[in-house]
Amino acid sequence: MKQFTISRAAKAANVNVETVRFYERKGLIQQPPKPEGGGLREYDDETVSRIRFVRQAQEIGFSLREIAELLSLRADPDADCGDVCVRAIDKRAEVQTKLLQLEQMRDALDELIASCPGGGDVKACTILDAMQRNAEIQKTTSRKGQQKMKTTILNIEGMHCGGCARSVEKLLSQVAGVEKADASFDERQARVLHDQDTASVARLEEAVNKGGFTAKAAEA
Amino acid sequence: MKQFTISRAAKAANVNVETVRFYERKGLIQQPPKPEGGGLREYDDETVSRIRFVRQAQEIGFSLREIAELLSLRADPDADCGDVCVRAIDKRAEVQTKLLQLEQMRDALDELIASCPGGGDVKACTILDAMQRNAEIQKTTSRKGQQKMKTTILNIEGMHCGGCARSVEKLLSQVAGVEKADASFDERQARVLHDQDTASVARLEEAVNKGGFTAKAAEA
DNA sequence: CTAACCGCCGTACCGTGGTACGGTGTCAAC
DNA sequence: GTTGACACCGTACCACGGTACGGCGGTTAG
Repeated sequence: MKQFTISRAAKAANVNVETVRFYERKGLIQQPPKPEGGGLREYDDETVSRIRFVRQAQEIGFSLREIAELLSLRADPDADCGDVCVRAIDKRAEVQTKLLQLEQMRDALDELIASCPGGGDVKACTILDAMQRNAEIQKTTSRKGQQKMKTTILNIEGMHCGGCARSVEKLLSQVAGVEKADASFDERQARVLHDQDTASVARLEEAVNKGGFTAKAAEA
Repeated sequence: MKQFTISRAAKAANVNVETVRFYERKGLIQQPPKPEGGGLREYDDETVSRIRFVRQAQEIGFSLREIAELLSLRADPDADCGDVCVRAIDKRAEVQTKLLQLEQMRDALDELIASCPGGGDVKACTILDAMQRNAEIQKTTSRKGQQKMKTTILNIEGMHCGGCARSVEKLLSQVAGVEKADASFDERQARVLHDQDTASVARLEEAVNKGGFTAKAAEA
């Protein structure tokens, strides 16, 4: 555990000293107590990591309030599963949405770059054109699948409460191609309406398993 | 081309009327001229798309200034290749960085979620722990590869100027596992120092091709 | 001993991205 | 032809995320 003064901690995290104090006031980091017998406060490297995390999370579009929420998520065994876990899953869904949007933008930029130096076809001329084209492509490819909607019942192990059931629903509804997901804690089951092409049963199971539960498709 | 009044346009883009005017002042969208003979300004659906794009780009962490830059990128054949194209590639690199950070965060959240309801192993307790663990995993897996660094020469078609060469360098240096990339417009070649495990020659070629050029590894 | 430097703290100020509001103008239906 | 509803425009105000600054104190090197 390395120790820093505030200015060294700020330098290590590549921010202004004032910013460190500002984060303290906002509760994003804790102000270390003054050592007994007087002297300077001692900052440890975990605090530095927290500051770095704050900056990184800001970069990708989170507000300080949201970052505080992210930082407060802790998987203590004694913390309430139906709370922390659900919040973590919510955040994950947000992150996933951002990821998709970013990917879309990257692809749009790629198309723009590709059509830059007189690339034979006319193609996209602006990023808006590119994104529109992408949207159309996504539409047509999804249409290709002819909507093979189906309801699958999954047996779920590892649910502890109704909150867990809601977690499972969230996990499932995040999977692309899932229209509707209902989970029942009492029955230890989830009912999922999904497109078989985009959301295979294996994908559903995987998503649930990633959330710390165990899913198996019920035999028909 | 549907026409809207400002309030209908705002509603269509899901923003406040004042916000539309604000974007006009900032130059993010153009204020349509008043029709001759008086009457109300008419907003078209392209403007609505622009507004939607602005909101989406904000979501993922771009400032209005940056969004203005994104919107001003246009792949006109008569625009300067060495300018627009390079800027587009810069933006792409930014987007890619954000993507990686978001992925890291998603993985960290996944780990957190997985360790939530008494998942046997101790694992990560906070998102910071999770990200640290991820970082370590990445380190060890990259160490596993024993740094198979190698220089590959690519023959590049489609470069029009020195700016294009710089574009190619940028494209290559974005690929994970690339240490160094030099492109020469005169020689129609690029020299790439890369880790064969993470950055295969195929990946290098693909990256360059995505940028609208054609790359083939030179025979040794 | 004292100058320089940092820590500490409060308050003031700043740029960004809007939102609110008040006054005037214009259209459209009753 | 009056009454809404909206357009138009300028200005004021707001929250967020900092940054700057001034004054006090403690330590440390010369």
